[in-house]
Amino acid sequence: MQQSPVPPEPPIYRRIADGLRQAILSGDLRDGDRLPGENALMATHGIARATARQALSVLINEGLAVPKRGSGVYVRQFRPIRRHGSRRLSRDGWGRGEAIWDSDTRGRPYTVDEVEIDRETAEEAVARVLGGPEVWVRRRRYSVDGRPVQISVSHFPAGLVEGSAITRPDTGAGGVYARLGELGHLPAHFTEEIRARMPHPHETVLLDLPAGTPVIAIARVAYTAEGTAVEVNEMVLDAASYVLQYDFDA
Amino acid sequence: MQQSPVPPEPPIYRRIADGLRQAILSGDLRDGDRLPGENALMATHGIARATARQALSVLINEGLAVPKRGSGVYVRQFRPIRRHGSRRLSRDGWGRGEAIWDSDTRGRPYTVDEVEIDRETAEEAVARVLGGPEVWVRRRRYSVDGRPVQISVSHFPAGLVEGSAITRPDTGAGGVYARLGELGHLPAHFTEEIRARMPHPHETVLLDLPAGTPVIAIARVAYTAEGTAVEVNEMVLDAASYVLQYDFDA
DNA sequence: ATCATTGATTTCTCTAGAGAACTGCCTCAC
DNA sequence: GTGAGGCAGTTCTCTAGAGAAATCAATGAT
Repeated sequence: MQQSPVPPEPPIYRRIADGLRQAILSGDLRDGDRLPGENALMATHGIARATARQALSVLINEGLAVPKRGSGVYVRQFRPIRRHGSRRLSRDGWGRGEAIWDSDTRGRPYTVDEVEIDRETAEEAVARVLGGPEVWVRRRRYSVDGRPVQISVSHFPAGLVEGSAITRPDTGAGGVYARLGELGHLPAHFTEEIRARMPHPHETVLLDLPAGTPVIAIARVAYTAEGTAVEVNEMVLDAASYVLQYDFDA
Repeated sequence: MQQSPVPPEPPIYRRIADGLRQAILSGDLRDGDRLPGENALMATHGIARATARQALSVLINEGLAVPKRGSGVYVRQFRPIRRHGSRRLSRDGWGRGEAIWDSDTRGRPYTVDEVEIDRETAEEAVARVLGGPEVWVRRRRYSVDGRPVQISVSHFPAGLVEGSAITRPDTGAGGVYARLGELGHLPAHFTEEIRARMPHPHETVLLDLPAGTPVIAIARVAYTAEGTAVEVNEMVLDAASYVLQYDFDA
């Protein structure tokens, strides 16, 4: 027999988490504020340490809070960078238009570290697109305000770029696209595939990600006007640091 | 005095999680396979239940595994849908081109439930873009293979669509865009802003998301050829179910 | 055949306690 | 002043145990 549909109370740790989330979303607790720690929750709610931790871990895994060992748990800050897809690469569009989401539009300066260039055998999917497994690979990491925000792994068909500046750390003015143009392979079309997922452990290290932060993975393929694929660029972005924008016509 | 830089061993729970992750990524454990549960880990590693749970929770929060209460913990399945941005809405592009990431290209049929239409006062950001707070709102949920994959909340300027089929559940052939065209406001330009983040609790319920699944949030604004914003559509997608694709020219 | 019940298995929630590791602050010696 | 050292507070890791709640398969009654 069905009992009356009693809404079953959520467990303690969840009720506590809900309360704290409310405080964050309503603005009672703001960016960088410290929230009550394990000891405080144990005392005020009369619960065991493990239960208090469980409540906090909910918020941490939701990306709303960041723990600092030996110090406390703090409200996560969110101040994303805007990355333009089609507009950035296109010959300026029709568009201005107001944005829905907040972001730092003033171009913040970014630095590149960890440049690494190698000749490698590409994995299957990349080899298929580029028409062969022999590639030059450029690995880079971008940081803004001293914080890493993006990893980029760029593949070029080895036969196409052999000997050019693309195989050297300094690509010269205009970057790799200018060099590709000089080689007669100027990119004309782009395809970007976008996914979001939780980071792999090695990405967590490279991007210095706190728990509860997803990453955005972008696979960009550059084609010449003739339709030859000349670059496959796999990027991994700290999702908390980015808003992507694409503009296009009907 | 600095000791020799001993690489400090990771804690037990992390070593166990690393081992299981390895088994998943290497393919020893495949889609839908059951992984060793709490009791198995306790026995084989001689650890307490809480520690075993902690190891499993790492994989769950990484989105690699899904717990089924009363049954076990299973390897997460990933069979995404491909959503085309610019190509889908544009008058067919130049492009074919191989994809980097796997996905179900054959268009799987989707169903729409939970249609809800209301006249409301929009929040600040939406009102700013649409030029006023009075809007008609269409809320929908899309499912594929019986599983919810997307929530969509679409806003139209009230004055523009008042009395049209857009304010009724059935919009007729061609959908809302055809109706907007008849009203003399055919969308010509689109802007999509994309973010990824962990879901809010209410999204977790609506999309039936297991822990460790981020969502992709898309804010799309449709403009007429004259540059008037006629629709703001805020979508929330199960990140495990989608690969987004954008094609554009240099 | 179909439906209800039972029981084993499994994950989920929580208690109580303890030591390790790290942070930030204060004090004291120089 | 400046640096070293110590100390309190905090998160992190782990143990041991217990009952609740859901799943799944097998059994038994109709």
